[in-house]
Amino acid sequence: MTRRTVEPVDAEDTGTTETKSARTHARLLDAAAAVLAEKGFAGTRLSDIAERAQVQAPAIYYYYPSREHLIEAVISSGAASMRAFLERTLAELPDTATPTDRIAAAVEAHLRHELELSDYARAVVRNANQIPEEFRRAAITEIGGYYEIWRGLVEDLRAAGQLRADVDPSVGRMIVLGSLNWTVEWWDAQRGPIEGVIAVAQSMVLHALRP
Amino acid sequence: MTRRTVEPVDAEDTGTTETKSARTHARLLDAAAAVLAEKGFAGTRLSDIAERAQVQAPAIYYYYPSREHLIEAVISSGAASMRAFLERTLAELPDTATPTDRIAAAVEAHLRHELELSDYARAVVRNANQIPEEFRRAAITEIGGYYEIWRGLVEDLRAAGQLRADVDPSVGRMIVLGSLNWTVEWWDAQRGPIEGVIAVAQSMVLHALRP
Amino acid sequence: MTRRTVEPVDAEDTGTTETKSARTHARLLDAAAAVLAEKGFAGTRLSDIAERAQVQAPAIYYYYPSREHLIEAVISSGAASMRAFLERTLAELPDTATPTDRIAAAVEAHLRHELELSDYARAVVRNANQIPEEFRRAAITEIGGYYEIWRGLVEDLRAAGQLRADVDPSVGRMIVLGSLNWTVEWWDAQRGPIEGVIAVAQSMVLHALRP
Amino acid sequence: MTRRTVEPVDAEDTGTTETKSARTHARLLDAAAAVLAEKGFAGTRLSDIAERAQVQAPAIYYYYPSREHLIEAVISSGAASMRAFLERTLAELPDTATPTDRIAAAVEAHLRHELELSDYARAVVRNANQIPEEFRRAAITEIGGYYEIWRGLVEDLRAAGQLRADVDPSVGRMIVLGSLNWTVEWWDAQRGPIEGVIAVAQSMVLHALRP
DNA sequence: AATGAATGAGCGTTCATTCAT
DNA sequence: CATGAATGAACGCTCATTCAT
Repeated sequence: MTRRTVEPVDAEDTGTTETKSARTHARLLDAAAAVLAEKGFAGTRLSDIAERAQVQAPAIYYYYPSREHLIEAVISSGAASMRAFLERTLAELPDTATPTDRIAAAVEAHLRHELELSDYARAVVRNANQIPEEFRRAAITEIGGYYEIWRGLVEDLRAAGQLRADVDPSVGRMIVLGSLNWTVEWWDAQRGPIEGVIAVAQSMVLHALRP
Repeated sequence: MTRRTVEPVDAEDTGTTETKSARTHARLLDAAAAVLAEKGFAGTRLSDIAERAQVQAPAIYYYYPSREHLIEAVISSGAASMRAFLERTLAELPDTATPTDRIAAAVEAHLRHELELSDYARAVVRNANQIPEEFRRAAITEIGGYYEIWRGLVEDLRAAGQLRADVDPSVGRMIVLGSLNWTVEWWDAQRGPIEGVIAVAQSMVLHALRP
Repeated sequence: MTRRTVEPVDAEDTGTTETKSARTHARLLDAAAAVLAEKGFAGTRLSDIAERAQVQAPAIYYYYPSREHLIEAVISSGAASMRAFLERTLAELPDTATPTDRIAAAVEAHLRHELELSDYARAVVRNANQIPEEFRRAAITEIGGYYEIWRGLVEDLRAAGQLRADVDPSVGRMIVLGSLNWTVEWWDAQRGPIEGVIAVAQSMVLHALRP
Repeated sequence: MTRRTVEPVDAEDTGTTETKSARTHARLLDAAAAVLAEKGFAGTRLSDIAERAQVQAPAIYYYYPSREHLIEAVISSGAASMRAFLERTLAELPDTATPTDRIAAAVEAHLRHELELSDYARAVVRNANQIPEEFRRAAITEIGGYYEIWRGLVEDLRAAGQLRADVDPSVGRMIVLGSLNWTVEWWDAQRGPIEGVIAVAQSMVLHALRP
């Protein structure tokens, strides 16, 4: 019995060679992410997770020693996934990409991952400060890493003389991230294609930061 | 048994002429707002509220028929309070205030109210989508009204030819509000004076929206 | 809400002035003692206790913070009661009572209390080594005190030259107490009057110890 | 699937010719006896037994249809073992052995078996009355037989005019057995050599019974 | 011969709620 | 006006047991 360590976004390439155990485990983690994203930390019931994963609640204890461990695994996995997705996106940019290009790409990555791809990311974002300290132990490095990347993006912009003087880098970064994070609260597919939101967000973020 | 309809921000000037009942009622609602703002909807326990209000839990039932009604009252009151605060702020602006001035004032009002003044506003903002539909019945008008004011602010900007063409008014408004709402997740007084955040936010919001 | 500190043997003199709470509390503790005496530590279910006390199981939590605390209270109370009963019995003996007289009286006190009077004593005796260390914290002093009294009784016998030379005082004491403790496993009222057992036990104990 | 009928005390000389199944079976029964002796009936978990026997819990069901049957087998086996051990001990005594000699030998056999040799005996003794009636069905004959032997020993003493008149044979027997049984609750090897306890017990028992 | 995977029953506990006082 | 006392529903979790492999 191994814990699922690959981030769920990659889960698509797991073929039919998966064992039954691995499949149940994945269903469980996915279900937990979905419930956590929807109901929030305190509202997340094991019975809801179990129902969604199509097992009985005690089956969870075959894979995780407690509710706490399961939630921690979701947050951990979600945070790692967000960071990996952003890192990969940035890595794929050509060397000629400017700080501005990179921020635009980061905005798109953040929104796509959060809105389109992953309950895990939504679980992380929506429960950011709702979850007790001890549930985040394992995720703190990842979350810190994610914020660090953004810090770097803003710093690069500043170094290139492209950050407006009246924007404190730290506050500016949080305001940008806030506007992106909050999209989970209002955007849904019926509101139109995600590309529309991405384009507006990119434009607004860059105008907000640059001279 | 009367519901408390005056918004809690004003509650401070309630003198000593209030009855004991009214005072307990106020303590209860304030306590509920504080707990709701901190713990979130599902994490809010009547016992926590009661403790904070210095009564026994069943006393709540003298003022509200259920947990649901109490929470609804907080959200309602919080939403009304946010709207009233914003309306008053805008009303106090001179007639010569431009759409830009008005948006800057609205940003400041939003942040001050949410960060500095009111657990009620924080309760509304943080639990925005976490609370089941039926808990918001009474608040929906107020919340709708609040959003409507912002819609007007953005529309005025657009009418004045000051809204950039690539900013969809509706999406733009939500992105701005998201960046403001999210401040409750990261700002705290130790991070420096609120005026710093307000200034940066105003600048970023206006640059994001205007040509 | 006060914990019941008087030992249950004395409970008989509580008149009708008792509050309802005190009566429920007493029923609960009595029920816990009875179940513990009968089913043993691991076999003691809160639901059994509740049923016997004629309340619903969660009512227990109005009086005790956990199963552990309730059981601890029974053991504590039981141990204190045994000790008090023995001390009182010995104190009531005339000053002219010999060490032999005192041991005979102690044997009777032990048996009467354990067999006739108190589920609490039976709960203590039968669960002596079955209960985890931490459940006995509060009772350890009392239990230690009880054993200490017996140590004194045997020592007095020895000092009076009435302890046979081949009886190690410590082992001898445990063998005597074992024979008394074990009566809870086999004696019941249908086997005849308790006085019969007491007489035989006294005779055997004294012949076992004395020259 | 065969039940293990040989008493466990003899189990040590089972050679390597035993099948793997028989060895697992033996480990299981031994583990059950150990856990039962230590934790008591209600505290005995199949998972503890399995761990001690180094198998997974469901493996137990290959050998026993239920927890009940396993425990019953331990008790049965333990009772049979006690009886056999006592019978053998008595049979090995010379024909010239007096009733007194035989009781002394029985005391030693009881203590050695219980304290030194067998978790099975300790499981029987400590759970004597803790185990529901139906778990003892199979053991009742053996236990009855064991008590019967002791009845005979006391009766022989009486017939030889060596039982004090004020000792009821039945009560006397239970008091003696109680003092011996209870040793499992307090004696441990660190308290000194078992021979010390045996000597004191023999002396006390005989002085308690004889004129 | 034994395990991995999962379940159903039940336990200790929490919590919103009731009701007599 | 508020509490003390108690309850019913539900939750997290444990455990004996099942069953395909």
